[in-house]
Amino acid sequence: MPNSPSADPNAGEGAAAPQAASDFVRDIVAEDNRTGKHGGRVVTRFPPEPNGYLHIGHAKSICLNFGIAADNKGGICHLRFDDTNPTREDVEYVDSIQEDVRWVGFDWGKNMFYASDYFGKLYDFAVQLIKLGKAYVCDLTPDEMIAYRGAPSVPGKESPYRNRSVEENLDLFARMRAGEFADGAKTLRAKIDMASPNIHMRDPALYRIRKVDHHRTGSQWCIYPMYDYAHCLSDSIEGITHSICTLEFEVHRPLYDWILDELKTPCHPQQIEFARLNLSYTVMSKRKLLQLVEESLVSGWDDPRMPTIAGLRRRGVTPEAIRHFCARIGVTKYNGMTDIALLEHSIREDLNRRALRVMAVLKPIKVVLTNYPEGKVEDLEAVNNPEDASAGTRKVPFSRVIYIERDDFMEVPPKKFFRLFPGNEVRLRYAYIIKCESVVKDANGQITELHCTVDPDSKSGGPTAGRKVKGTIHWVSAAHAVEAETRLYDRLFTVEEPDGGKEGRDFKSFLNPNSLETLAGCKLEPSLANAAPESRYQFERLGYFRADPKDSKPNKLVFNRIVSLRDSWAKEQSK
RNA sequence: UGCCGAAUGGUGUAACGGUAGCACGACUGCCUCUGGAGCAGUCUGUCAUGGUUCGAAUCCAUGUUCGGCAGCCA
Repeated sequence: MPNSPSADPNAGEGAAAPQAASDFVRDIVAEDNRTGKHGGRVVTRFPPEPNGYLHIGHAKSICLNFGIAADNKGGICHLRFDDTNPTREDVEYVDSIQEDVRWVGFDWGKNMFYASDYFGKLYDFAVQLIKLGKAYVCDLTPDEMIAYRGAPSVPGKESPYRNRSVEENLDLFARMRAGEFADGAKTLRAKIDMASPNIHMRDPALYRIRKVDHHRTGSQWCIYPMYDYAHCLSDSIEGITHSICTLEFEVHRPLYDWILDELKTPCHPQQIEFARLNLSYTVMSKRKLLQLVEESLVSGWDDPRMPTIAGLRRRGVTPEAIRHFCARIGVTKYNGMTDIALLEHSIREDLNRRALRVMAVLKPIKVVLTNYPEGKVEDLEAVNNPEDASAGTRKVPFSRVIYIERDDFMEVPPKKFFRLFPGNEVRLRYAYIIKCESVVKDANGQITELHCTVDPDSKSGGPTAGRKVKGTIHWVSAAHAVEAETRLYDRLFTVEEPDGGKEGRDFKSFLNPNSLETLAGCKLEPSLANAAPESRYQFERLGYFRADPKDSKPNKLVFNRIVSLRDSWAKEQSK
């Protein structure tokens, strides 16, 4: 089923993508359908350059392009690799891009292409352009070309090579292709208008010489087409109707149209520009993400703190959450800054509905229940998901010695602290109400354990269980606990706009030193012993977690925190 | 100071000449064996100044602010 969002069966994902509300791009497509502008066809494309991993901003584009194809009858969306610059592209990236697009939930069917598939046709079009007197071979050096180009408010100068004859241009271009000239020695340029107020129309370069192998065409070519030239023609060759790209290409549109108007091409797609996604507390440019990877500031492209699709996936974010997020942020021409809280909300919303609840103590403190019989073990019934009755229940072992969260006890409690403190009672989730009788400390005054008593009549589900206490805390039976490492992730940067050029500071100086907190010796309830990475859990009162797909092993569990739970106590404390 | 584009609450968006709405967020309260979830409510907005009109976020004019463009990158 091409172009329809599909669930990942292995991950147990449900629910199709939300129907995105309309937006100005969809309005244009609908209007074109109404007037029959493209014969009623809708063909879009997602055209990444394979020079880096996809990120959440690409997800916006993927959802837009594949989404528009999906909500129009017979609509198609192509995946096309814009691989016209072999010096920075790599197959590693073409593989990861396919995996990521598929994972986000879309299928291009048979429609996967490469701009490099069209190198032959593109060359022929260039010859055609030369014959029309609309392109010429130029010998200016890069520096000279910059000088001749002028400035935004200063018209450029015409190249001395601009008026070469068609024959000479044909000959030179053929020899460029044949490898007779050195890298950078010559370019093929469009002959448009050096005085144009639009710099992109000042005889832009169409082809450059690069004697390097291409990841697909090998050594077949030593000249490679530029983006502006290759993109519009690739769109036309593929019969694209709507070529959707980001705002910075708006000024390129006249060139896009010029090339298609001058040449005899199969069709003339319409370029439409929308605002790329900016997310607070992160960076989104491939260059900067590459830098983080190369300088080992993160563990790789799939570091769970990265805004890459691979990073989000490894962290445990679901494709549904990403699609919902993309549907919610909308599509406009306004270049804004989306609050990362909106992404976090989409993640929580999805996981709340589906994640199994379990109990896990991340920072344990031992509690001895002094009036509970030694050696006694009770299997207590716990609800797997209060949002989904069909998830059923499970048994959790309870015994005399348990662990509770260090944060759930305070020797000297502040106001509104509803948890455990000397003399106070709390409910142990699914178990008994306990009372803190005494605090045991070591020689250094560090708390080593708590002595508590249980109220035997307060057992969950029991006859007198109805007694209310203010707080309920989670716990894990010491004798039954499974050990694990957990990794708590936080925002990668400390400021909303790390790349905002604030005081000329480098974005890396805003890295959050606490974006990863690794906790060893966490105590999990035994049902987690065989947790598969596909399963996502809510560690009750803490957040959503999943076993790390790379590092977690049956004998050495490692859990990633996907996102924390909303925490109104933390909020209260920060007041 | 050239060209292109954009401005609606703290944030993201809707309203297509006719009641400025939704979501996130924040803040109350209710509920709760998760300080989660849920429920109820509150908060904050049309960049400015003119004009057209019975009526303007929407149309016009001027201005302001912000973003993009000077790779043989995409």
